[in-house]
Amino acid sequence: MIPSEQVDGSRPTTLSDVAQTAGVSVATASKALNGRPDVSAATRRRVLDVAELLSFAPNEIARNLASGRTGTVGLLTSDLDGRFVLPVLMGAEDALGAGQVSVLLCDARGDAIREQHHLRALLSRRVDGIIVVGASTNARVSLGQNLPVPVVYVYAPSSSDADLSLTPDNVGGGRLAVEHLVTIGRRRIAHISGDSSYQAARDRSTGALAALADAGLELVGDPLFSTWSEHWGRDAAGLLLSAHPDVDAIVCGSDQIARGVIDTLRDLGRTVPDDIAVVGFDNWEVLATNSRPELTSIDPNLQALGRAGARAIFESIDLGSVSPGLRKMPPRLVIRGSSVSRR
Amino acid sequence: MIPSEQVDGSRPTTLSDVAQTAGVSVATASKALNGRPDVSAATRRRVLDVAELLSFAPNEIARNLASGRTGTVGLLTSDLDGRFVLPVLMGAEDALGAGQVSVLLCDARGDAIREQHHLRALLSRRVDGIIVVGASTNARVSLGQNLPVPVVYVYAPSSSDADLSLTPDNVGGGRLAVEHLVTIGRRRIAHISGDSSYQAARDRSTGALAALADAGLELVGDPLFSTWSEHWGRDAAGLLLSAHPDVDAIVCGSDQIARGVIDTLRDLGRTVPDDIAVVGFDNWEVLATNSRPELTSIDPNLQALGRAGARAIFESIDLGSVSPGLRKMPPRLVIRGSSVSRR
DNA sequence: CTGTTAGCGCATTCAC
DNA sequence: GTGAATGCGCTAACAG
Repeated sequence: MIPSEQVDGSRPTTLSDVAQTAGVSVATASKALNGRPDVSAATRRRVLDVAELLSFAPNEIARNLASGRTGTVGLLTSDLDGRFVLPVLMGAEDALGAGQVSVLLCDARGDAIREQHHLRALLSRRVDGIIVVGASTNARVSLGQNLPVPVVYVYAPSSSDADLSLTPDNVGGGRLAVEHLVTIGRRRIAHISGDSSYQAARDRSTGALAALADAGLELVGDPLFSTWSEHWGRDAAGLLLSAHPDVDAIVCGSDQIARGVIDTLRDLGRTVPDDIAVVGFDNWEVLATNSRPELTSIDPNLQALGRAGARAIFESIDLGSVSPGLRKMPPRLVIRGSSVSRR
Repeated sequence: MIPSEQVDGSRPTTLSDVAQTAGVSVATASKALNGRPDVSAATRRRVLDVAELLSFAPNEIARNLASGRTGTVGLLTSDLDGRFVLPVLMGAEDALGAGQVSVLLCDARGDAIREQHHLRALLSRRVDGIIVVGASTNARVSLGQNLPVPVVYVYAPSSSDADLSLTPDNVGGGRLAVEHLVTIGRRRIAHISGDSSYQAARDRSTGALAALADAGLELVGDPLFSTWSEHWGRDAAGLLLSAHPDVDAIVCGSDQIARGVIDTLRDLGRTVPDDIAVVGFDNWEVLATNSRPELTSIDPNLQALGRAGARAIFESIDLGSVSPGLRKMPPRLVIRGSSVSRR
């Protein structure tokens, strides 16, 4: 329900309104409402009742001015339309919103100038902390170590290891994919990925190769790198199959690529997963669950990443600081029909 | 660059710091910095220089307390993961962020309790306005008309016409799709859409039928409604083609459905667009540009919707109020290879 | 336990 | 032109 104070269009009830009609001082009213111990049960009850009656809502602005903390954190993202920042953002909003803190959202649109602008705005608003969410897992420049509030970098790590960064473990993800395929008996495994200028592409590839080596296997052909698109997946699968018709599994650098790959495999009359198993990356639900068959994929756990980021901010506020460094968060394997046949 | 005040870890410079080192009173400093007329050019220069030197950043919190306006608007969304709210949100953030106002983001996760919680928080933070962004174009319950700040509903309209709502014109979108197909010479047009419990599905269908009637045509078969998925698109296309093998165009209720449809058409050996033209809805880039052929689609212009919403808030603040009602924003047609063959 | 006294940082009267 | 005084709504010492 909407507080009735607003119904009559008059100015919002203030603490002193409450105090006055409860017959106490503002100080006492404040203590009562904030659950401070040094108030008699009777007066507390009375103040609470009056506050309820007047549907008093404390002015956070004033409260902040007095207390020094604003109960807001800035969320500085560089690419709001990215499908990756979103889950992160949700996780953060989740962990923060559960408490009393609100989120100030800023989208720099990948523009450094705009980012500085937003940074200043956040600082002026005296946020208690800042979460920087990048659009790719490539490292980004630091906001600097001398900010008056804690900063944590999520998804895209800071290029400075004096900062705290949380990013998905892409190497581990690559391993996971191959280990799964080896487990289900595949031995002739190929790799099709996206733009090799992305750290993510290189890391996933590194992980996959490492896992292959551990299993005493070698990659079938060279890894194929190009763009993060279905088109490339389709083309690459064609290239791969004509060069190495005997592959029995393909690790893809993204779900988009995987969908393209599956598309071509069907066109070529190869069945997935019986003939060739396919593993995607990102676990992007819309893509993964709508393909035929549905996509086994590596889920980078972005929401957990966001939550961890928010928690790191809290820690940093409480403890005064937090140990910096790059923390890689473990991904998880989501098995669907493209690697294990289902009936 | 980061203000140097923060570099030395001390407390942020305040207005009185500036005043003091400039040798004036805080009042004068305030006037000088805010461009008020009653300050001599000389002192203004001096104050500005000092402020620059000390990299003074006014404490917005304090400024707000004194001025009454906070320069923040609340963005209350019910489904952050929705691919629809996002562009809206970007548009809003765009229009707002360009000025001096910041965005407080709240995600209610579709939970009414949580929404009330967030609403209170926003009100406590004394936001200047609230933009409510729903996850579908179905109407949603109003927050009430007696809030102390202007509210505008974007994407999902309010069920109360005492509120201002901005939503895409789905009827017009449906018309647009059919008109395009008629223009390129199609006459046997069918319609496959999503969940008919969605207003969007019904509206798009209504628009399509109206445009057909205007062209003196009838729909081939009944509209097929089910889920908003590729799976359904595939199945529906199969059903449709076996019942009406002679269709020459299919209007789809979403891009996902369109992709499924195209998939099946290829399986059945029908070519798109020469044999059968396909139009999607939403213009969801990742889906539309990665299909074979790329999808012609109706773009609901969500970002423009978000911008309009933000502007409405401004108006409402400036003018004291704004005329309520449901405003439908025109979509636009994006032509790609699924309706017009390209070489 | 309660009320009085001070600010938080700034904008805004008013005198000077 | 400038500065001293006042208050925004609240919290945080203190003193009773």
